[in-house]
Amino acid sequence: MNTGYRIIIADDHPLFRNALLQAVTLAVSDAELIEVDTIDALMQRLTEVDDVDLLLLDLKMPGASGFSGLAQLRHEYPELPVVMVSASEEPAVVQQAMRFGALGFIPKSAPMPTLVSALNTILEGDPWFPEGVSLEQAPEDNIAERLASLTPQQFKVLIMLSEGKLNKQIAYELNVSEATVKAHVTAIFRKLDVKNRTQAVIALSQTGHQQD
DNA sequence: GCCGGGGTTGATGCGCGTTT
DNA sequence: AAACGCGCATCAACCCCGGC
Repeated sequence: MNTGYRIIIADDHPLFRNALLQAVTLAVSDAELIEVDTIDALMQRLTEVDDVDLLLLDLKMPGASGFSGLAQLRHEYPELPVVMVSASEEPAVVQQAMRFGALGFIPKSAPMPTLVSALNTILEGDPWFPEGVSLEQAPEDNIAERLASLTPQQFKVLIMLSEGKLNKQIAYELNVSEATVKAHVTAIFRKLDVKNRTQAVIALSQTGHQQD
């Protein structure tokens, strides 16, 4: 049994937040638990508290589609241990979480004992991912594979493309020049094997990363 | 023809792992 | 430890195209 951790649970679904809460309570005694239900609230909390030992982050949250939340977090808080929680168990999704630097990946379908042991493993500092998923994945040559090859920054850009934003707007939001955004966009095209932003957005939408 | 948006290319600097 | 290579992010200069 671990003790004395500060843990943030970020999930927009109250029922599942409770389930996670329960699992954490079983795995950790004397933990300080913080619950948030939006990305904005999460970001706000992160500016208020430090020394967060673990963040349980839902893959699909209001204010972030797909991995944009994780990408943003890794960018702003590289040291923060993040565990993805998701309804999806697709290997490509899990691998993407790995690529984005998640410490673990917990499927929502996992039974409570699994949840607890996963949490314990992660709190010990070891990664925990579902069975049968490894970094040396079987090459599947599908869109999900190609999406998984994007860097976090490129993924953020792609998310914003899917929101219909102009290069100029993306540049402003990422605090970089428009030229940089264009370079990212071109790199995304190359990795996704598409010719323009429209096709890139279509490719993204075909793998369940579409907007809420 | 000018302007604005999209897209391409080459250069630069950085971090990181590998080689020597 | 130094050199090296690699991927990434960043950027400017440039081209293409369509609307006004």
